[in-house]
Parts: sequence; structure tokens; C-alpha cells
Amino acid sequence: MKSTEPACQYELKAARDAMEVIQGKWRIPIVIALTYGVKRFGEIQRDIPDISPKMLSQELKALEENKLIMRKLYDSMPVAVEYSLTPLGLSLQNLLVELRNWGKHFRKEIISSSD
Amino acid sequence: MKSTEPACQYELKAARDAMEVIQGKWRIPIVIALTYGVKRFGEIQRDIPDISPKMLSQELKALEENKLIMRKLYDSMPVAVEYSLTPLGLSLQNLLVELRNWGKHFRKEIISSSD
DNA sequence: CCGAATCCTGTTTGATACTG
DNA sequence: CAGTATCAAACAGGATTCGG
Repeated sequence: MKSTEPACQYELKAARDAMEVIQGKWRIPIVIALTYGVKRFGEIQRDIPDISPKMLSQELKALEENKLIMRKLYDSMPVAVEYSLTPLGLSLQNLLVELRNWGKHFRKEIISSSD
Repeated sequence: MKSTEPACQYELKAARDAMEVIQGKWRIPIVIALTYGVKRFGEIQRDIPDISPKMLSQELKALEENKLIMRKLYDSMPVAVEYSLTPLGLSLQNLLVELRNWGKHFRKEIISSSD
């Protein structure tokens, strides 16, 4: 065989699918915030100090569309909304662990060595 | 304790560091292409059919700056250049595996269920 | 063959203010 | 409290052309 690629196109697509879902500045922080339990809009906003309400709203919506999180509306007065991880969102844990592990490894290699 | 966040700021930063390095449309494909061995510019370009030379050049440079790949220049005529993964680049394998696993899981859950 | 340079477009992100 | 609306800035990505 001349090229090594054709056999792995499916694997590559899976990796890119995953990236699409978690890519961006805020999705990982939001998911991590919610791994500590159900939270309300304002709580998440306090946990991620420099996110704007617009971005938070927008990214929550995207995560909900991908079924990583659940939005529960309480029709009280004033309204209350609670966000939580779905099973699919929880299934990200292994990936998040690897992400953190590699992130630490990277810092050791890069920050210490040169640069 | 009232907030769950302060303790995990370091973990969060590690995850974001990792994301910054692998984020974007082309870095994962490039790294995956190079896991099959040393390759030249044109080979990588053929392995990733829809990448433009500009993007390939730009992303190779970024990956090199982060020490994930190595660039070796052969001063022949015409010049030849070979790219390969560094140990740090190779250390991404576990993360890539998780990325693919979760990507597949995600497709099963999403594509099949509704959407 | 391996890019660099330039120009251009669309998306992402952000600051700020406002609403039910 | 939980967002929306608006505007502006930044960035990613693409098309094309050029050079050693």
C-alpha cells in the first residue's frame, strides 16, 4: 500500500467530530463547572469570571443542542433555570482527564525547556 | 465550602492549554498524518486533500513552535523538507484515542437519536 | 518542490446596554 | 434572575499569485 491514510479516514472523522463539539474558549470550562453538579446561569457565570452573559447563553445553547447538558426551567417568579450534564456530557470525563494530563505534560515540556 | 471552583482552577487551565495547542481545523489531521511516519510537505498535503498550502504551512509552523513536530531541511536541489513527530507530539496518542472514542460515542448518541 | 505574500470573507468573541 | 440586542474587534480560513 502506498498511502497510510485511506484506512484511517473514519478515525480521523471521529476525532474531528469530538473537537467540533468541545472546541472554543468556553465549552470546556462550562462542562467542568457542571461536573460539580446542577447550577444556575448566574452560578456558572460566577465560576467563569470573564465570560459575558452573551457568550454563556450562546454556548449553553450549543451544548444543549449537542445534548451534553440539560436545561430545566422553573416557572417561578422570578424565573429560575438549572443546567446539568446529561449522561452524554458526563461521558466526556475520560476525555477531560486526558486533556488535563496532556496539558500538564505540555507545560512541563514547553514552559520549562525553552520558549 | 461554598464554591467548588477554586480548587480546580489549575486543572481547568491544563485542559485549556491542551485545547489551545490542538484546536483548529487542521492540527489533529496533521498530527495523525505524521503518526504514520516522517513525511514531506507534499505528502501531507495529499493526505489531507482539502488543505491549502497556506494553511498547511501555517499550522506546521505552529505545531513546530509548540514542539509537537520537527522540521528537517535537506539542502539538496530542489530543497527537500521532512516533518516528523517529536516525543511530545507522540505523547498525544492517548488523547487522540480518547478523542476518537468519544467522537464515535457522540455520533451514536446524536446521529441516531434525533437531530 | 516547498513554501511566502497578499488580499479577502465569514465566523467567533467581546463590550455594553437593555428587557421580562 | 436569566437572558437579548447591537455593534465592533479579532481571528480563522480560503483564493490566488509569486519566488528560490
